[in-house]
Amino acid sequence: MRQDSAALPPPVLLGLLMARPRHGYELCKEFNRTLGQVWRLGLSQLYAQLKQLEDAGLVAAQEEPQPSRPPRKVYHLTPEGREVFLEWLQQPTPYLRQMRVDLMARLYFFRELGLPGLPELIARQKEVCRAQIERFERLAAEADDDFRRLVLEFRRGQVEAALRWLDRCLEPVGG
Amino acid sequence: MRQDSAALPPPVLLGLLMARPRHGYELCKEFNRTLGQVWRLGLSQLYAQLKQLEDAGLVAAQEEPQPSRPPRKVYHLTPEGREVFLEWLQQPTPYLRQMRVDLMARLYFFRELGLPGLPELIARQKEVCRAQIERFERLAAEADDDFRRLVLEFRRGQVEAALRWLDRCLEPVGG
DNA sequence: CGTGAATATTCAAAATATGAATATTCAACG
DNA sequence: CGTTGAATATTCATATTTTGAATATTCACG
Repeated sequence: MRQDSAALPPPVLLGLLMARPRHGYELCKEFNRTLGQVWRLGLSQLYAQLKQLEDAGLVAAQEEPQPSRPPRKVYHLTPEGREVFLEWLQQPTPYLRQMRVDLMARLYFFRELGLPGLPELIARQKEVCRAQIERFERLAAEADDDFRRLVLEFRRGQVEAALRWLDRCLEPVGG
Repeated sequence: MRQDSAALPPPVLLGLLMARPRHGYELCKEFNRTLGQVWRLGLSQLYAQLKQLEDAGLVAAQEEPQPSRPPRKVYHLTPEGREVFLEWLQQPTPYLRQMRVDLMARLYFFRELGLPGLPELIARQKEVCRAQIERFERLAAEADDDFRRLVLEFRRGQVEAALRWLDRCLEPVGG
């Protein structure tokens, strides 16, 4: 029975490598300390992701031999990895179900890495939300069946809540 | 790259078999027509689920030979299957991320099968939501870090929206 | 008579997730 | 001291899920 956690994470490992090169175990600790509240990633899963990223040429590893320990691989971003990450960071998430994970992760990196462009992303994300709300309303008006309307109303409510949250999250960080 | 759909569905196939026995393809059509808007289930995935349910003894199949076609398997609920389904139906969902799918499905079956007990389920679900909100507020008060607070506020907003929706969804169905 | 859609199911393969296995160091406990 | 358990670090085999292709028949359309 598979855990009901959010699907595979976005280029988050790339983001964690933006600050500096790290090896797998270190990434895991850092991840759990910060983004771990948003979703779970097992240690061996993390290594698997890392391998995929390496195959895709987005990260590269340097073996670091250690006296009397198995050598560890220190991963760093390739230029392409950096590009992919920065590109991902700017994109609003098109679906509600990804917001919990994707949007949170983006927000985290904007703050953590002190990158510019957060207000623009939020503005774009709000636009996406408004479009979704309109769409749900239109579909609800056309809907011939009660259940469909209920589903659409549920979703609209969720997106509206996200929109309100987006409005607040540009306010001064200290509260 | 895996599709970002909601995790594996709850005992929904059991629910579809409550009305009457059906074979796989028929279930798929019925599913897509109704609950298909809530999440996606591929045809071969559905057959896989069916197989699991059969192994678990919750459904049983009867081969129905057809002239000049491959025989089809008509599935029906076993008494245990029926029990499991009815038990599942009464339970509120403990996590926000399951609401989109689980709660919607339950609601659908309550209406579709004309079963009693919906107001009780909704009351219990609201209780769960209120408890979650309190928890988020408590954690946010304790939180030492901004990002954590933002995440918790996002979640609280989502649960509050769900709560408001639950309030409305007992109103007369016709609107 | 060929083409594509609908009916119906199975199977192999790819992608993901889980958990165990391996190996070393260090601190604490009695 | 010896050993037990936690922390460091990574790999691998297996289980589970998902996808897509393969198979086979009928029917409607032009």
